[in-house]
Amino acid sequence: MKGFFSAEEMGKPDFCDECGLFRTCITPKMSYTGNGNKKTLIIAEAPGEEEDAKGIQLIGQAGQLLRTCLNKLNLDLDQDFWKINSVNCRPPKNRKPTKKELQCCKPNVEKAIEELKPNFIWLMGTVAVDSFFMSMFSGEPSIGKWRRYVIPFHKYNCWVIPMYHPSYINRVKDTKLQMVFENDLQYAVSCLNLERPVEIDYNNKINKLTNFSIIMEELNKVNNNEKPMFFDYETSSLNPYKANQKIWSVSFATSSEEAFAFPLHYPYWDEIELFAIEEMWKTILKNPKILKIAHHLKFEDKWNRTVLNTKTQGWDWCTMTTQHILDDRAGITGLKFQAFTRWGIFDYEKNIQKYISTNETTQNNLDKAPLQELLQYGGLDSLFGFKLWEEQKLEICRKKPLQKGNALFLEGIKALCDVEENGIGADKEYYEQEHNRLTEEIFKIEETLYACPEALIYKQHTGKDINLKSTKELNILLYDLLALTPEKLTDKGKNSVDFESLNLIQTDFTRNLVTYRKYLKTRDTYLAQFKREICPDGRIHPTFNLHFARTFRSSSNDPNLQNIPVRDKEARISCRTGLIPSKGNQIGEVDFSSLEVRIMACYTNDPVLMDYINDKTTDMHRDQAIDILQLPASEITKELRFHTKNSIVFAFFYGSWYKPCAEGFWKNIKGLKTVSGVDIYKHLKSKGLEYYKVADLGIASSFERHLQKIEIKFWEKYKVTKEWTEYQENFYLRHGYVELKTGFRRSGYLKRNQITNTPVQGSAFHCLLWSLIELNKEIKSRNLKSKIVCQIHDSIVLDIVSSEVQEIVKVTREIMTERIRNEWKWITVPLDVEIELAPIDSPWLDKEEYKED
DNA sequence: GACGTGAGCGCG
DNA sequence: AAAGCGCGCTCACGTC
Repeated sequence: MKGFFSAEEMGKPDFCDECGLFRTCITPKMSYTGNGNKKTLIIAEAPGEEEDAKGIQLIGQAGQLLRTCLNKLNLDLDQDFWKINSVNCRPPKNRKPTKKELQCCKPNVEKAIEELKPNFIWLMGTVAVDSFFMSMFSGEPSIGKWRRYVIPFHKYNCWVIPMYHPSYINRVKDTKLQMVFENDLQYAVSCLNLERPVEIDYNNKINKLTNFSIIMEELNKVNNNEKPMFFDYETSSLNPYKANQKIWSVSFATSSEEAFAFPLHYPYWDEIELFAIEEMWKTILKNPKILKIAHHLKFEDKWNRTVLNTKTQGWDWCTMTTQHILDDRAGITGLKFQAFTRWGIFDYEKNIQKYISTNETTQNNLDKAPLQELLQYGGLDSLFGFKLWEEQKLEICRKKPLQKGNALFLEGIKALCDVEENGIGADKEYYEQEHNRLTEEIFKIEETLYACPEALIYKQHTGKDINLKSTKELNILLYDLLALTPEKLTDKGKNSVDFESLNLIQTDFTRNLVTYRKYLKTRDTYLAQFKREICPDGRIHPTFNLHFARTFRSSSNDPNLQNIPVRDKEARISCRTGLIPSKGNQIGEVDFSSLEVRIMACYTNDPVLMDYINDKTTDMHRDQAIDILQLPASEITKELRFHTKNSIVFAFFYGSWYKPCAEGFWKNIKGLKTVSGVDIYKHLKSKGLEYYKVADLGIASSFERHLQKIEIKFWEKYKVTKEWTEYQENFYLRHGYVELKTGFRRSGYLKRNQITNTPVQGSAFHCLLWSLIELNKEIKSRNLKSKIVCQIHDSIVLDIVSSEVQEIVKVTREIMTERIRNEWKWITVPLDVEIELAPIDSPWLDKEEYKED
């Protein structure tokens, strides 16, 4: 059946003129086709060659895949659906439609929707999503983020279900992706019996309180009723530790029927009124019988501690953290995104957005926003937060294994909130001086670089000085003007100018450029950041997040304390000299030794791996180095072992293979010597092992062939680990997710390495998190004055009172090696820690191995 | 001017 | 067959 519109009627002619695609295709302005028995409209991308030739959507290869999959579900693409494209004329050579073309064709799609009034709209692929939600969301068109949502779309009174485009499945050819696609399709089909969505007006459910006695009355009710309460602040910035911060307004909800909002530090009250309201609100916060819920618990808790000087009691749930546990995808935890995908609510922040500044000023302008709008916005946040909590409780109930993870992370964010409050001491004066010093160094190197012949050549050809920070201009210089051969490509296939590439060139220019980059990185990424983040109390208060990492690890930002240089000596000194203990204290760091390998052993139960871990006289990396380097154990230096471990053993475990490993390892051992001082390349040569690359001839060097044999032996040795990776992949194919022993699941399209890496990386961090929670409790209950100041995936950093060092070390070791194994029986190998300590009043830089007596 | 992306690089 | 995984920050650059 043909659609309603004839070619002439499709869209406004001026839009089509502007787009122009209709001039170059066989079937211009293709109307929708199909019978739509299931009242479902499929919106795809654009006609391909076959579609264009026959005037029917989805009949090419991709369409056939969709047809087959639907047939398996007893559906017929032509009978049960209507089909239309986001762009309805074929773009030449099937290229991706441009934004303009999508815009021009949108009215055609909308017309079809208005005519057909579908119950369901399936959006196939990124382009369809991007086009459909055009101007509703800035950017983020990634389909991975949108798939698996069934969105009530009130404008068209229907449900919108985004999915992968079948052509993507065809192109990638991966059974795992195919599985995800078919599951999604099945899910979408299972929704076909839904009634049309019901739109609810939430705007009239907000009580904006601006009368003093009414506020006091409502707060009194909350305090007396003692029902679970969601609350939310609008504040003057994201960081309450910065100077002069305010909580402009407060909102809360104790049911999904109504929410309340009132001004706090928003300029409105006189002193006496404000005092009374603050005290009443604090009473509620301190009432442990009132369970507290927030979307980003840590945020509200921090503001209570600092601005209201109040420790919140009764924290029960963080809807943002739980959302991450329910669905680990990036960019979905925001309340706005949840409100849209769950209830079709959209754009309720639009009146307030312009007052929330995004730049670096320490305060936003929310105090200049009209009070009624501010309160309306805040109230809606609380209402939606409460609704979200209600739905999440049910979802977590249905997914029992996740309750463990949810509980761990709730305790985790509370403990990390303490860590953030503690902050780490920072020497502002030092960072300013060091920043200036590096600026001078950078200036000198710049002068040297501009005097190099390379820079002059660039100027001759282009008429301007080269921007040494520009990868694009460096690319032109090195591979165009100087005609050097690129050895490495970037992810997107361009010639790389990174360290590795520059290092191969070995001229004065590239050597200086490498140093120049290092200094810039040190100054601009670290020193500048530290300078900016030092608060009036002389400390840096970073954030530690549990709602980002897809493996359920943590992350850190503002500043990120988890990536401060340590391997490069010069950068390490520059950055770490200014991170200091409180007066009279010592910085200590406790690391889990080889944590990920141990956790991997817990997952795989590989006896060979477990033997290595259990028997401290053996060393898996040393044994591997013996084989690879053809050296006796006595000739293997620390460095040689180190590179074997990192470039080969770990790489193999995480899914790499001999070819890239041979290349990487060979580069990394350059210049190293054996214990008796023989150059390692020379030694390997004497064993007939050499590495070279012959472009495109497919000739493997002797070292590469050697490593190929090593790899075969490696997997014979660790065959149980190998079997486990296969089991994991199978489990994922059957269930659509991978499961962690610590109460988490990761779903969506995962590559092979992600399937094996996620449980190991995640659960390893959970060991650290559990230990941190325990240690934090212990410090409090023993009334110790030492503080946890940072956490880096498998280590805890402390600001330790000198007289407490022994006690802290003892209890930390006990927690991390003994108590944790009592708590988690799945840890079937011993855990071990390494402890480092810096002298009194010395920076983190000076940490040294700590020997217990 | 705001925003997103790519390249590069720091850590576990 | 296959080119470890996970993050955050900065700059350049293109787009609207």
